[in-house]
Amino acid sequence: MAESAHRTTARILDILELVAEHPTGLTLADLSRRLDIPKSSLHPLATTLAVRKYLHYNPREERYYAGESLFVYGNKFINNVDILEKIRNVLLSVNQKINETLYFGVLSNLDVLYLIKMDLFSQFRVVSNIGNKLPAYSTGYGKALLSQYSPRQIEQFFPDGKLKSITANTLATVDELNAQLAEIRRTGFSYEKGESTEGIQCVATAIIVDGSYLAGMSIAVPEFRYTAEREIQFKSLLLEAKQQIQKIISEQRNQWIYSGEFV
Amino acid sequence: MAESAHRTTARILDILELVAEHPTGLTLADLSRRLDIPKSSLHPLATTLAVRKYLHYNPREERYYAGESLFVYGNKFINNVDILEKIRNVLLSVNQKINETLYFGVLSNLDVLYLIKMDLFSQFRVVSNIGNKLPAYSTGYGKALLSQYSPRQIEQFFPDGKLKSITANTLATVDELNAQLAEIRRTGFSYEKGESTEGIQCVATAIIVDGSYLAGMSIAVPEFRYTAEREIQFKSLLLEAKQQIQKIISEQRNQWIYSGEFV
DNA sequence: CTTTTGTATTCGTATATACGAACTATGTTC
DNA sequence: GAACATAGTTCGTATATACGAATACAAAAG
Repeated sequence: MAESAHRTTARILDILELVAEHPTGLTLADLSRRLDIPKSSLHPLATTLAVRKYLHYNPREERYYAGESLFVYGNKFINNVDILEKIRNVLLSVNQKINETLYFGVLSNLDVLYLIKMDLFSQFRVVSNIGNKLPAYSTGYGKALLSQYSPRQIEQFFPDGKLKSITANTLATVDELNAQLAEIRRTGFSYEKGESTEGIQCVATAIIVDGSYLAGMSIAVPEFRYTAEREIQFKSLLLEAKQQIQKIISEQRNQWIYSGEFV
Repeated sequence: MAESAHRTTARILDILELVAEHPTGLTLADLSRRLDIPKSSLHPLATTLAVRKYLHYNPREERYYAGESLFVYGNKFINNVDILEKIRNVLLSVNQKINETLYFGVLSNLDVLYLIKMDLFSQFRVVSNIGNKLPAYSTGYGKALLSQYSPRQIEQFFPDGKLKSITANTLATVDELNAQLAEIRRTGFSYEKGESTEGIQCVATAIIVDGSYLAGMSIAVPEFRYTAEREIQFKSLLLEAKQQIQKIISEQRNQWIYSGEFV
């Protein structure tokens, strides 16, 4: 299927993504240079994107900024998936028992994508990381999801055998990763010790329906609050929530739009 | 400037928006019919959008769904605007004093667009309406923002003099709206009594910097918890927050990407 | 088993779009 | 104030793209 992509479509997406990554804005000439597209070609695309509010053009400083539409339609997506609402409720009940941060998300190629975050109720979410991506191998539930693949497949995903480090604790080699994945396959639980965020430990597990690894969830706790006894409680709550979520998804299997597989 | 929009760009955005509105998915033929574009023209666009994860194609049921990318880049947008983070902190301090729902948003043509919602801390956000739009005249801070326009301009915005109703309490005519706007201009405060959501009352105000109406905020309370005494407290907190936010925005005026004006 | 109706996909040519060059406008440098 | 950068904009033609018709394939109906 290795499609020869439609050039204009690819260009439009390139524009949107580039602008989304640059909060300080970009001029038309900036876009032209960075995307290697003639200004005259970019011009009608950019003006149309601005009319539709996917971009915001400030005429005074001659800069394009990310527009509201991407945000508007992106949130429609996440709010419409009503299965996610049910999953939020499951997470909520866990959250109320332990009052620690919960994450729920899926694999997106070799990254994890956070779909739901549920914070401590003592402190409000100020900076959210919903919609963020991180390398799967650096996170608790990412590793749980990677455990569906054989050691050989994992090796193929990382041809040079090395893993880019996020913190000082990130696993460094495919061999270390495969060792952990074997253990995860055996127990069903995955652990993260400050591998994506310094000072945060996680217990995590994958959501598996009919043998397909569809999603993952984790409990994230600051090191100093992470004890052996609490870990036992966390795992028991995770297991319970996992079964509930698996039931929810299997009842509305067709509504689960994520393949959950590496494409 | 009434640009003759770039057809292909408009088509791509039409596809994205249509699919975002249809959680149950659409076939290529559905898209073709609804957008009045030949299937053969749509095909390369849709496959490219799918490769880039803006669409998700389920080959078994031959349907396109909203993909994750819109969500991913939409959230990048909202998280990158660091001025919003500071505003969230101001709202948070208000929220902690009264424990009621707060909204913050901007005008988007004649709608309000919710950028921030802060819930009661006793109950978790399960269904969010961040990213949603509502007619400005039906909401508290929407009316506060509309008050920047003269009665004549308001009349021009609604040429037939009638306002589409959202609930039984929505203002019905431009004359009623203009009467309220005059009062809002005088006092700086705006009220909503179940006009967008049955049973919810709001007090609201506009954020105004150098004479420009940039954004709005509101406190939303269930009717039975809305008393005259609390209203006094709400207005005092709104005023304080308003001044703080105006200060924040005026200090980073160039970072405020919204014109705040009807375009 | 044949027909109908639904889907996606392919292909050659008509057509909309892209692009280089030239241009305008504004601000900066010397 | 002349010279130089910076930006956005316009235009005619070369070229990539769009589209109708035809194809393929699957499922449902007769």
